[in-house]
Amino acid sequence: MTVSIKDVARIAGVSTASVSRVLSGKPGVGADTAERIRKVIEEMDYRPNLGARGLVKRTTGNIAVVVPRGSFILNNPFFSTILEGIAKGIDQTDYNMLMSFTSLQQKRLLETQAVDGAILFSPRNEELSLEWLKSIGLPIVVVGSYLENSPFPCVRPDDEDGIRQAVNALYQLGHRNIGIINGPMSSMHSIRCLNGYKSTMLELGLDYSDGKVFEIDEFDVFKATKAMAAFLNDHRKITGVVCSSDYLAMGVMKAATMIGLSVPEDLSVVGADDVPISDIITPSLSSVHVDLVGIGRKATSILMDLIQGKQIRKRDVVFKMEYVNRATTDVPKNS
Amino acid sequence: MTVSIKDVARIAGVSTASVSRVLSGKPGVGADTAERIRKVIEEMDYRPNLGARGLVKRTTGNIAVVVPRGSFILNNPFFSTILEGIAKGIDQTDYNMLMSFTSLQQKRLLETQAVDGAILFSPRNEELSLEWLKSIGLPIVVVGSYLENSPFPCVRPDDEDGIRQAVNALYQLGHRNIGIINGPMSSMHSIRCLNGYKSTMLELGLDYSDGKVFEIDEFDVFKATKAMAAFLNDHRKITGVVCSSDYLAMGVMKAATMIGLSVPEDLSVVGADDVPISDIITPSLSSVHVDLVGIGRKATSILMDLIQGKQIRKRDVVFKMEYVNRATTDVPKNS
DNA sequence: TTGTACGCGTTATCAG
DNA sequence: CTGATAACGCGTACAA
Repeated sequence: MTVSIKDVARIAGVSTASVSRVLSGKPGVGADTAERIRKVIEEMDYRPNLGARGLVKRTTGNIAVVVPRGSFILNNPFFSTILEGIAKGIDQTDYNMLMSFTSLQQKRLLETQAVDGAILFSPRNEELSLEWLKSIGLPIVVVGSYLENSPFPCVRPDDEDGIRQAVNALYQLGHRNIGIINGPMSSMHSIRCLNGYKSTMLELGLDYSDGKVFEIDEFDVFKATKAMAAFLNDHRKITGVVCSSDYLAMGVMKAATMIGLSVPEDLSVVGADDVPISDIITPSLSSVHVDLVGIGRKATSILMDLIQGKQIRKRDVVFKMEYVNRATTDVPKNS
Repeated sequence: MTVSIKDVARIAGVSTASVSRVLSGKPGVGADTAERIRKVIEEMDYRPNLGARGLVKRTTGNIAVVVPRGSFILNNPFFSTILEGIAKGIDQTDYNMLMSFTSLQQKRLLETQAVDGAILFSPRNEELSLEWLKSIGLPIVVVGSYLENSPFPCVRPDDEDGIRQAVNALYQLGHRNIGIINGPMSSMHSIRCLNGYKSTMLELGLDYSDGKVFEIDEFDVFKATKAMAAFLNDHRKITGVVCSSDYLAMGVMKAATMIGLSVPEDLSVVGADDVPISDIITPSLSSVHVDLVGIGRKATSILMDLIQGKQIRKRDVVFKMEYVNRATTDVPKNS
């Protein structure tokens, strides 16, 4: 049904070699015959089969984007914003983006020579171990999350410093009882956030205890609000909280209103990453900005370099964060 | 570098045919040889080349998801939630999701036999005309948006009825000056929303004029807030607005606070689609719910049927909407 | 039960 | 400048 290069060659009265030549714009074909071939291609509406081409050229023209499995990841603005950056990066190239969502499918995707490279969000799961990833010998860039001595380049926010800035901002507003709402400790991001929080609290001479840190079990803000509300209710002394993500911060705002706390009057909230929507919601969310789109773009461009065999100078790229004060932060009530 | 079926055959001392047979689990190979082959496959860590397989089987194992070009689409919760549904649908299959973001790349993706089918969000642009889409003879399902006599099955919300319910809800609260915040008229969705709005206003015997409808030029909520604020400021009589999407509604909430209007005291706001985040924000957004995830799943399953050559009974699937009252709606101030 | 050989659509190498 | 033809990795009639 679909017209192949042979058909074109036959109709044009030439060999497939010549057709292939004009297709790839290579020299070695007469101007007149080239023109004739071009006309036949046009008339027959011939399009090369990318799969067949890939077979001989040993490239596929698409890169894998591996996001952690789990529901509603795509809805998480942290991911979707970085994804936007990746998309923008891919726009500049001739690559397509290939995604799969169960880890089994992701494994298959990476090992069946279906992609020329991969961008990983979080290489932390059973099927996709670092060992295994290294063994398949695919150009890989990790994005968004920190990895201990990763064999792959990482592009990520300076999350630890981000939390530091958040705590400091709250401190300067007068807060002394500062809590942290953190993601599950299975992720390095959460661990680093906790570290940044602890050390900053210590530096400031502030008291912190386990009573001030709340860790959601699974990364589902919607399910976590009730637990957060209970936590906030049990720790009324806390006047301000820093969160390891804007997404979590929005859950906290919800939780606060659930127990009759108003933001920022009764509770100051600071997010992290400064996702686009944070500026839209009311009250607009104070956060620690980082160029998430830039992170996605950078990851893509590094991957392109990797695919083209270039050597990467700086293996890791860390994007700096910067506190932006909006409407969810204020001086504590009784000050 | 990568091990092929030939290598396996050679090491196992059999023909490639036998290897292929055990690979596809087909009969006609002795239990002992099969076992030996399996062992060699395991030892050599052989993985079939999907591209080569696709060449002979004339399938690629991946489907295209075509989203409208334009920035920050992935961040739009309407899209990302449907995308979640598509992802969940794909989970059940052996397909991968292939995306590209510029319309030129999308065109190339669809015509180079790189996918077995496609899910389109909005087939409204220069390069991807309905004519052209039909001509490439690919199984296609349209999702999220209505299409006039579309040659492809559509899965979409009953947006017109949704707006109707929104207007009615506002009416029953006592609102008489009801406005609409709409997307660009280039999309059928906006047109249908406006229709639903107009007809309902008429049925209710309410006055509507162009002064009550605001249409954003481009679908970028972030840029549109200022214009919306100006509009709301010029039409202070309006006590309630319906929006063609939750995303827009959030922009309206922002715009309202910008000009000192508080929601819902001074202005009631109703969104559309009831995106997950709408329940999280404060005040939580009254909206017209529709199962966006279900829409994505349904689109995927229809596409699978199409790919398998099944005949589709109902060409179009319309998901019903249902008003859900939250915190952005109240009785109008002076009533 | 097993192997041979051809074809899938394309590119690349070599002759002419 | 042009055309056979051999790969690329795999599936599958067909023959043995």
